[in-house]
Amino acid sequence: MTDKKERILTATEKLLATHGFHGLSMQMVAKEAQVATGTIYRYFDDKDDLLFQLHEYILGYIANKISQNISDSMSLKQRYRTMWLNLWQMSVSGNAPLINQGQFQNLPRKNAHERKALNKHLFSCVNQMFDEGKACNLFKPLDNEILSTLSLETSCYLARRKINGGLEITDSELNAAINASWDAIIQH
Amino acid sequence: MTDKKERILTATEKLLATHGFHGLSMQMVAKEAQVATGTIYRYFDDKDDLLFQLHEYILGYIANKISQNISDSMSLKQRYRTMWLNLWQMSVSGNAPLINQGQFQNLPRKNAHERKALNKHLFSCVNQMFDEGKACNLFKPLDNEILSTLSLETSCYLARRKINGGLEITDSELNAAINASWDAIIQH
Amino acid sequence: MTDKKERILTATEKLLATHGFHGLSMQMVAKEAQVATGTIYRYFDDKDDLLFQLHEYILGYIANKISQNISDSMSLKQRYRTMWLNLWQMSVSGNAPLINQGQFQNLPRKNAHERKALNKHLFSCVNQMFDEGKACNLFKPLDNEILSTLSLETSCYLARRKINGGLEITDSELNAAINASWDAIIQH
Amino acid sequence: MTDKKERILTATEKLLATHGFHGLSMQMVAKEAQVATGTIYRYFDDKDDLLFQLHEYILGYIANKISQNISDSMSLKQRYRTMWLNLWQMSVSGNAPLINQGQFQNLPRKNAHERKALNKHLFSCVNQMFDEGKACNLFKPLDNEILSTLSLETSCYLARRKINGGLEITDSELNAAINASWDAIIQH
DNA sequence: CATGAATGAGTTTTCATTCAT
DNA sequence: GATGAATGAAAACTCATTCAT
Repeated sequence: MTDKKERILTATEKLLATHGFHGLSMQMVAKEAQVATGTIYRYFDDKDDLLFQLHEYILGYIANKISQNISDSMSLKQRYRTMWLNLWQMSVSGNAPLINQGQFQNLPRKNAHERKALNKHLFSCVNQMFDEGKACNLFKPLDNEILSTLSLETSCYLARRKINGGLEITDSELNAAINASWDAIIQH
Repeated sequence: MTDKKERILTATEKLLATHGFHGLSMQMVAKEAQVATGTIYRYFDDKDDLLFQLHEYILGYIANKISQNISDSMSLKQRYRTMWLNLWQMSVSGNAPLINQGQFQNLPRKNAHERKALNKHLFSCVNQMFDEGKACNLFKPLDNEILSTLSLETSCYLARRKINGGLEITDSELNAAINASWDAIIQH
Repeated sequence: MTDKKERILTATEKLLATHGFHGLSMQMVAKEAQVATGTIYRYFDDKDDLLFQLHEYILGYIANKISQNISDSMSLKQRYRTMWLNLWQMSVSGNAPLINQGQFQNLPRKNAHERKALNKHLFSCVNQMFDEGKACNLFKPLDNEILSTLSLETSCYLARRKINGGLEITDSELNAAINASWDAIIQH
Repeated sequence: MTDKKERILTATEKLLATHGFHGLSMQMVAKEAQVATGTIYRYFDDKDDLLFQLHEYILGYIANKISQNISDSMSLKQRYRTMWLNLWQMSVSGNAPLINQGQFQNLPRKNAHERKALNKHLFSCVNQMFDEGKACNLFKPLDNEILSTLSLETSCYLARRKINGGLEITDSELNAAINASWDAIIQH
């Protein structure tokens, strides 16, 4: 990806996180990215396309982050814990500001079918974990999306609360939260 | 609250749900609310103020909805289940379209302290449930905000997935999801 | 004149002085005058009429002020000096804010002919002074308007400079200024 | 200064002269200047800024006009007369319509200090004349601002009366007025 | 390729005036 | 007479997009 294109995407994400959709102008993006306004239109058809491509860009970033330090030799619980913390770190550190903002889902997207296929591909390590867990009767026999929402994603939601200023959380509470979310999906 | 003010808030909410933030103009609001554009400015300082007050208005609506059909005589599990479904119904039916959308992140906000106080007051029935559950050692000894994020709120997150088009969910799956989220917060 | 009408005129003058034409709204006038907006329209046809009547109101006020402590028995120089200081006091004290603002001449007016007749009537003591001075060859044989502009009115212009912040002036300088302006109209 | 910026300033001045502050809209300015409305906002923050910058622009114009055909070799009286008539011509011809109108009173201003410095620089030829006159005891020993108000500026005030419709003045009367204003500042 | 000034349709906001109470 | 909520036309201002350089 060109340097400029990447700068534009990064700038857009940053501005979206700080100013929200309401209040994102192409001139602001250009200024933040240190390019001319016209330059944006070399890489993106229009504003919608910029937002659309940003969505994919972020998705790729998250997929990459979530699977860091994961290997098949790790136990399911270890893998779960690592992914949960990967998400948490990313959310809390502000590296992917849009996830914790819940603004992410407002980006324009492909249709449901395409998205599912994309997710399956990008988040294969996550799906693999859920599939293995269900195969050995450790996990409840539910759709991966449901399992993910009930467990892994609580990581992002907690991070959002922390960042938005309401929640203070200690390391031991964080640990407890990971285990609690694990309890949601395992069989008892 | 004046008739007109309420009509403006309702109109705004409706338009926000159908068109999103991007396509919300004061003219549209005025037309939908059947008032003159200038009238909006009698009740709200500007567009931001309108959105901010809408936020509070909706919060009140949600608080009211969540506690419907709840009584102290019900068991904790029954209360939990009812609240979970109250949230789910509201989210899925589109009656409180904004709750799912994280659209309010960038509105001017009260500070964390004020917000916490407000939440405590509005969602007292929720807090009471968590407090009782912890008192009798049924629930894990965690902060109510954490417990809520891990359990009740999954209702909204699942609803969002459903609405956004990705997720189809049967009644029995829904039941399983409720129980799974309950598992997250009870002691095992 | 009704109490309310007077309050409206006074409020208008004050607001005009502080905010200028640009930035004078009927609602502001109503608020400042502590009447309802609609009330203004009981006493004035429309905004232009309000401004027009204000002009006459102020003119009357000035005419009254300028002739205070003037009697025919005083010498011309004494009368001149007194009028000059009457104008100066009024301008500097902020009692007739519009004169020093130079905004006065922007108020809508009757046509030149009517105005001349009005001025002749209102400022008869001024005209009398100039006429007497010319009759005894003390003053230069010029039109009263010209004489007034060259002499008496410098009082207002100096006051304006003082109020606008640029000019500091001592009592003896003030005296010198009065005498200098007198020099402009007497024969040498 | 850019071509467009100058065109906007000129258009604004013209419209202000013909329609007054009351009837000056940004659309009109754009149309008169033959630019798009948005273009104005490239060069000026908002309407107030446009007016403020116009003020400075006109001040420069006046300073330039006032010193036309002035040379150090001319006698003080000649210089005075020339400047007086320069001002008169400019005021009467409507080339600097705003000078007479006191319309700038309510614009956001520099503070008194800055303004004084600016004036000293712009109107150096005026100040030089007054300084020389005082040095050789021809003029009264008063502050230049006072001298100017009592003498030179009567040119503008008379012009204003003429333009506003009240005053007709012949060439010989004009001459007499110049000499009369000169009398105000010289020692007798 | 990159620029950024220019565009003008579309937005937010104001405000003179009316009118039911 | 007095009120002030309501109006809506007209104003100020924004911003996605284009295009000459």
